[in-house]
Amino acid sequence: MPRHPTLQDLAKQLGVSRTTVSNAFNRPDQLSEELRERILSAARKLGYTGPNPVARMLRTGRAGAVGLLFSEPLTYAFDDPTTLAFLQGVGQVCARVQSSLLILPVVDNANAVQTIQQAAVDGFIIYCLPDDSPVVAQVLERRLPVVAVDQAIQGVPTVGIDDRQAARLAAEHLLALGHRRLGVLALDLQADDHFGPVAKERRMTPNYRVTAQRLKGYEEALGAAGIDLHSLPLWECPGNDSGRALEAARNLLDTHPRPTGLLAMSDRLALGVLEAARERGLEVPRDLSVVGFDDIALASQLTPTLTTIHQPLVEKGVVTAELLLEGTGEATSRQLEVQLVVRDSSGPPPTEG
Amino acid sequence: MPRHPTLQDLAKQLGVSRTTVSNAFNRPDQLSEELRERILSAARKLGYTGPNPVARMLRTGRAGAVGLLFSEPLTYAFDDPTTLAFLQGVGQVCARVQSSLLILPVVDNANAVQTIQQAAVDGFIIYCLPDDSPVVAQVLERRLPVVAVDQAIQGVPTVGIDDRQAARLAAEHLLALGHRRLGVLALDLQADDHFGPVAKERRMTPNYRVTAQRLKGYEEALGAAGIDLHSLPLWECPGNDSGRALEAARNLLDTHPRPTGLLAMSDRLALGVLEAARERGLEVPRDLSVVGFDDIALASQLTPTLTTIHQPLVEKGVVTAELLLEGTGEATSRQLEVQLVVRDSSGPPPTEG
DNA sequence: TTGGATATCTGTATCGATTCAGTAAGGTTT
DNA sequence: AAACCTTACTGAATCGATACAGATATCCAA
Repeated sequence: MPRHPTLQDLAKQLGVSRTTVSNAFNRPDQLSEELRERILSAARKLGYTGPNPVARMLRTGRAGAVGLLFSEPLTYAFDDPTTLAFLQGVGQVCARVQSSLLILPVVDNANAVQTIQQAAVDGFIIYCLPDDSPVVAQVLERRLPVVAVDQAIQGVPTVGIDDRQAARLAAEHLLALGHRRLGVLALDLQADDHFGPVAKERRMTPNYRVTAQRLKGYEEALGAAGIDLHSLPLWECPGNDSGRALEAARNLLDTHPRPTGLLAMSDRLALGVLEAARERGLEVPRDLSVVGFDDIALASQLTPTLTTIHQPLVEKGVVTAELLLEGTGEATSRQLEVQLVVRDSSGPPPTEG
Repeated sequence: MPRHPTLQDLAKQLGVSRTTVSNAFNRPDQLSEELRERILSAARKLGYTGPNPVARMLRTGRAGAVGLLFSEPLTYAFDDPTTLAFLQGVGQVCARVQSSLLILPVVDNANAVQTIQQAAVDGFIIYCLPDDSPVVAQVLERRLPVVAVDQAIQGVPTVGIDDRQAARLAAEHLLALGHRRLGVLALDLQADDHFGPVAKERRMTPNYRVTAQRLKGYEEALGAAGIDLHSLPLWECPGNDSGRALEAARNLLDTHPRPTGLLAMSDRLALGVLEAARERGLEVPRDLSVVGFDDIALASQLTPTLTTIHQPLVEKGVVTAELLLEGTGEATSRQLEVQLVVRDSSGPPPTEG
C-alpha cells in the first residue's frame, strides 16, 4: 500500500512551493483563483486528502479538542440525564469554536496515566471524579488548562452550584410542611460502589464533594428543626441508578415508623422512590412526600410531577466549556444559581392515625 | 509565560541524547535504571510533562483515537439506550488498545467538512447517518479505515443485523396470535424530523436503511397473511423519542376501529405506547398487544415486560471497534444474530365485542 | 588473545505541515 | 521618473518527537 501523498508531493508535481499549496487550502485570498483551482484539482487527482491534521496540530499548537474525564465506564457515565444535559452545553460551545470532544474513560488508574498523557487536547474537563483520585494529579501534570465541575481542586477553576445551600432548601421545604420522620437517599460517598445503609463513620468521610455538601445542607436544615441527621436512615445508591434507588426505597419504606418524607440527592433516585411507593400502595404526596435534586426534564412529566431543586445543567456545560476554551488568561470559578421547584410530589405529612 | 520544555531541552540539560530521553519514557529496558531515574527526576524538576502526544502521533503515525460520527446533536445521540449500549462495546475495545473516542457531532453539513478533515483519528465509525449524507463522502475522502453500523455503504464494511428478517419475526408473532388490525410506529424515514402519519409516497423513499428494511420485514409478514402494510396506520417518530411515541400512540389508539396490536420499531417507542395505553385505560396485553425492537435493559423490567426483538447491542459495539482497530487488512461485514423475545406485552387479540 | 555477544548510549533523518521574512512583477501616486 | 503599494509566490526554519543504523565499552568463551 503506497502511503498517502503529502503537501510536498503535490507541490513538487505542480512545480509550486509547499507554502502555496498550504495556502490553497487554508488562505484562499493569498493566491490567484486560477492557481488555487489548479492545485485543488491536482489534489483530487493525486488522492491528496487535505493537510494532515496531526502535522497541523504540531505546527499550530492547537489540538482542536477538549478532553472529558469520567471515572465511570462509558455507559454509566452517559446513561444519566444530568451528564447528558451537561454534555449538550459543552457540545454547543465546542461546535462554535470548531473543537471536538475527546472522551477519556478512566476505568482503572493504571492505564489512566497513559491515556491522559497521550491525549491530544487543548484542555481538560474534570467531571465527577473522587476528590482524591490520582487521575486529577495526572491531569494537572499535563499543565494544560483545566476546569473542574462540581468539584474543588486546588488552583483549578470550578463550575458548580452551592450544593449545601441547595440541599438545605430541599430539607427545609419538607420540614416547613410539617414532616419530622425523614429518610435520605444519597449519591456516592466514596468510590467503592457501596450500596446500602451508611454507617456513621462512613458519613463522616465522604470523598465526593457534592455528596458531602448536600449532606451538610440537609444536616443544617434538620439541625435548625432540632433533628439530628444521623438519627435518620440514610441509604447510599452509587452510580445515580434508579434501579438501585428502587431497592433502597423499598427498604426505607419498610421501616417502622415509616418515614413521611424522603430526600433524594438526585431526580433519578427520586424516580426509584416513586416506583417503590407505587409498589407499596402509597399515594404521593398523601402518604409520602418526595423531593429530588437536579430538575431533569422528566421531573415535570412524571405522575406525580416531582418537587426538586432546579440547577441549570446545560448552562453548566456552556460555562465550563467557555471557561476552558475562551478563557482570557486566568479563569475564575463560577457558581450557578439554584431554585426550589415545588410540584406535586410533596405535601403535608399524613395526620397520625 | 515560558513555553513547555521539550525533550530536547531536557536532553541538553542532562548532556545526553534526545533518543535516550525518549527511551527513558518509552522503553525503560533500553537504558540503565540509574540514568533513567536521573532523567525522570530532572524532568520533574524542569516541569517536563512527558513526550508531546501530537509530536509522537506525527512521528508514529498513530492517533490513538477513533472518530465516531453522529448526525444528531450530542444530547439526542446519547440520550438513547441503544446508542449507549453500543458505545459501551466500543469503549471496551478502545480501552484495550489504548485508544480514546473522539465524538464528532455533525450538526450542519457545512462545518462537518472542517470537523472531519481536522479529526486526528485512526479510523471512523459511521453511526446512524442518512444513506445519502454528504458526510459519508467526506469521511471516505480521508481514506482512513471506516466501519459503518446498520448501514450499507459501497466499499465499507458494515456491522449490523438482518433488520428485515427481524422485523418480520415481530410482525409474524402478532399475526400468529390472531391479530389483524395492526398499527406501526416507525423510526426516521428521512432526515427532516417529520413527526406524524406517513403518506404513501414517503413510505416508498426512506433514506435510512434500518427503517426501510424493517418496513419491508413488516410488509412481508403482513403480505403473507393477506394484509397490505400500506392499508395500516403508520406513524413516524423521529429521534427515537418516547415522548413523541406517546403522542403518536394516542393518535393510533383513538382511531376506529382501534388496532389490537402495535408494532414499534424500537423499545423506546414501545414505552410511549405502553404509557398511552395506560392513559386510555387499556390493559396490556388483554386489550392491546405491543412488540418493541432492540431489547434494551428496561424492556424486561417494565410492567408489563416487553415482547421485543433482541439484538446484541454491546456486541455490536465490540465487533465494530474490533473490525476498525484490529482489522487485519481487509475488514469484512458482520451480521449479528437477533431473536424474538416473547414477554408479557403480547397476547391474543380481544374477542370482538 | 581474539572474536563475538550484550548492554548502553549517540546522531541523523524524518514525520507533514505552518510561519514568516523576503522577492519579483506590475500598478499607482506625485 | 522616482517612490511606494499590492499581488502572488518562494524558501528556510520550525513544531517535538521517534526510528534506525551505528558507536563504545564490557564481558565471556574458545
